[in-house]
Amino acid sequence: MIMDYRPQRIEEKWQRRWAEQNLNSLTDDQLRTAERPFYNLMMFPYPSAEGLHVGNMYAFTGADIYGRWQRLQGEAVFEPIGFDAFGIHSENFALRIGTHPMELIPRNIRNFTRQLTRIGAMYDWNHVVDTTDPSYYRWTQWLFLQLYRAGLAEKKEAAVNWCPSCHTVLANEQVIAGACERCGTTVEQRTLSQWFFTITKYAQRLLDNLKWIDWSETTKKAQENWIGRSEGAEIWFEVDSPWHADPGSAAAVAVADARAYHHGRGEDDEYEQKLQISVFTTRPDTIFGATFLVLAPEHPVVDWVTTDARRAEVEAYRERAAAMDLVTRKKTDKDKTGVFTGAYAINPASGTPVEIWIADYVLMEYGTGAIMAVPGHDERDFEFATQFALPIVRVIAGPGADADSPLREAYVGEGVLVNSGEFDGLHSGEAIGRITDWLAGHGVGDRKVNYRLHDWCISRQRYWGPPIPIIYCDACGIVPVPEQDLPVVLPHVENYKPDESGVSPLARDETWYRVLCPKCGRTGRRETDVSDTFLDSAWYFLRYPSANRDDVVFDRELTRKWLPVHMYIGGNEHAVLHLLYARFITMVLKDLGHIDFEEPFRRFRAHGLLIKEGAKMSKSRGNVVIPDRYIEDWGADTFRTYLMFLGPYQEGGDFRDQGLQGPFGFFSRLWDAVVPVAELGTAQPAGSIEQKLHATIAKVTEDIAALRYNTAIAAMMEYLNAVREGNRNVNRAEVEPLVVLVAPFAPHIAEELWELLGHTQSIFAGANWPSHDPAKTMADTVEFVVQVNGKLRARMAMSRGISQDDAQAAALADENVRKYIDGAQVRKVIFVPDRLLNLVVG
RNA sequence: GCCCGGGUGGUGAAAUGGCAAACACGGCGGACUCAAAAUCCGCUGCCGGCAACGGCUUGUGGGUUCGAGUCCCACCCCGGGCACCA
Repeated sequence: MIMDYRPQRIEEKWQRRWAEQNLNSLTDDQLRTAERPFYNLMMFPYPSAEGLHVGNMYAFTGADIYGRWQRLQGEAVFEPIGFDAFGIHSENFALRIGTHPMELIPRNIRNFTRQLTRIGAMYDWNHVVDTTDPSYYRWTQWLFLQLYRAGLAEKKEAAVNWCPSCHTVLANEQVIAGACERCGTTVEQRTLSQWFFTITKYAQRLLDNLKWIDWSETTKKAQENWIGRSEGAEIWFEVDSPWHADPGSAAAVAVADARAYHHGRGEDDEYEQKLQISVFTTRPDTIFGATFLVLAPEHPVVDWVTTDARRAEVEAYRERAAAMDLVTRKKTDKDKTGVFTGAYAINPASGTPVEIWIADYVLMEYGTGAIMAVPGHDERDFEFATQFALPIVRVIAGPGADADSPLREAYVGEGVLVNSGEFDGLHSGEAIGRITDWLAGHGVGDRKVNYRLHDWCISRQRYWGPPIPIIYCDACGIVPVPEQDLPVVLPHVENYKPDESGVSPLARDETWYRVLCPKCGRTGRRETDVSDTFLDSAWYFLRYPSANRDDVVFDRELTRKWLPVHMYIGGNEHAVLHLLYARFITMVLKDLGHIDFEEPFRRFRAHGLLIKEGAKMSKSRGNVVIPDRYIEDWGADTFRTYLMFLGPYQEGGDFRDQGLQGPFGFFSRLWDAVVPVAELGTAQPAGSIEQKLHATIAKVTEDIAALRYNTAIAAMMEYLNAVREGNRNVNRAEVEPLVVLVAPFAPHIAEELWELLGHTQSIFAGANWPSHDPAKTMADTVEFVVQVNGKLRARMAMSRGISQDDAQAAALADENVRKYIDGAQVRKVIFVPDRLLNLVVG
């Protein structure tokens, strides 16, 4: 009588043994001396109070299988885990339940640690990272100082996204369709002084490297779109109306400092000075159709050009736009609004005067904050021109159209230039370059590339984050905290609730922020904002190997050995946030000489999303899958394997409670097949079993490499079914390789069976991934298909490698085939060796 | 609107241009059982037929090919991301 498969008992036993014998961890010494290092990284979780989510577990299991597989192939696998525990999410939760985050987070981390152990992942508990630990965020602050010194951290007055519910500023990346990513509240505009990392300086490099890094295509595409490179031209329109600016006025300073909105400003006589308005366009070929200009309401030049008659209306419009929240402002389906400034500019190509308008559909943050409107060939401009009865001119003739064809809507396609002076007849594609050259030759334009990417605002007016290591001194200005004074420890502030003031709760603790200036020794004041959580997670992978080092941010030698990360697996929800910032920080560290690579992750693979019985999982629907319960009922091996079996890993899938039965039954049958070890014969696999074994090893190996876990599991099931068929005696050599194949998916049962098979070492230390002989993966006889005119008419067993003549003879001898040929002429024969014969008749 | 995915049995899903539906769930029938659960065996895309077998079938419509779920063109639907980005 054999014992039933009892996963809970086995799993407890092996989890204890792994921990006691440190089987999953590397010592610092092993890290230093490993010969075949493999850094297997997964996205570290935010330790929520709700506990480990099934989405976390899906991600971790897929990554763990890959790591365990690498280890069975002889790699020294480093698979660390940590906690991304700072941030608004934790803080808001702490506020809600009334527990201080300094109490709450360690509790959550303990709970997560328990759960992460229970799922059977191969985590290295010797190298754990916790972003809220001063020994970690000390280096986050160090990182800020490196960027500051390199001129990549700037303090800017900026209109920012303000979440009125969280009372904080959000990065553009954290604004989802105009709402706060965390709480869903509509985001407003506010102007605050903030720290920015100038990631835009790296836009082109971040884009260029996408061409060669080995990442999921979907993720690369998302980054490419986010960076949003546009090639076009900058064109200067001269203002043709009286204009004025007090050279000392705020507007004049803003314009002079910001960028080249104007050229050739004269000394004093304002009417003889030249004022030019710069616009960005991707369609310089349409310049003859630019019948008006539109400036963003915030554009500083508006102050200079607006006529007295129009000033009241313009100001009213600007005030309305400034008060409007960003969602409404950026709604594409609302009616176009705008007002005429009373001023005119000259179209530099046609020489025609054009009206200068302001409208909120032009955004200050993109391009130059001003556009040349070409209503004939741009949908938004067309709508605006129609609304305000502005002239619409056709300058591109598409197929079947000519210079006089009426435009009922904007024609945005390619075509031949018309109404464009000397450029008439040119194809629009060619005209882009020719007209840009012409404009450049006349000093009124130039080639220009724009990016949608914005600088990264890292300031947060909140409590739960690393304080930004800056001191403000009345005498010295901005003074970075000296590196030897790090960390700037986050004080325990009792009332950490944010308020309307827009100032961090740290500003309430005067004993904390009142410090002496490190430069001059006089009284200074600490920066009271903390940094964005995304900064914590932008470099954690660099810290893991050096997690136990207090003296350096990362050990140079260890970093060279283990990085870039060999395999990174995670969710695509981080395609443009975390993953872009991590690349940026890595590039900066390379440029500053701290590391010698500029891309942090050799390979990145995005896993898919889990849904539950056809619906998205959500707390409100009450269909969230809690791993603990399932693990308790079925065991971690079954749960892990089911998660991987329910669909292609990189596409996600549908979680159904009933589905767990499949993998559970598989393991039960595997158990029953292997446990009666005394009865196992010693004969080597032969015949169809041998062939099936080799094919299975090949299939499972290929599938794991490609993250096709679902079909790998199916192949193992098929093999076990074949071994069990006919109630025959099972031989050890038939099942021992299967136990190894199963190990990455179901490590506990694999360990137990491996031990029952007489091995004394852990399967992950003692076993080799089975190899296969390609020649043995194929059977001697093949099932051969005979078609007549492409329709299946017979299947016949034939020996491998049969010649076309022999196959054809056999086919023609078949009664059913003969019936369909029916004496007709065989005109053509298609022969696919060992597969198919198609007889074309008639 | 743009950029990614995806659309195949009752369900989750397989399928280098070459046997559509592997593997699994569920269902049905049987064995074991006093009975039930568990387990084991068989059947299970749809239509016709006692059967051999035949016809139909991968969102829709065209096309390429000896042969298309797979390639090409047009379109519809679902999921995700971006979006007055000039």
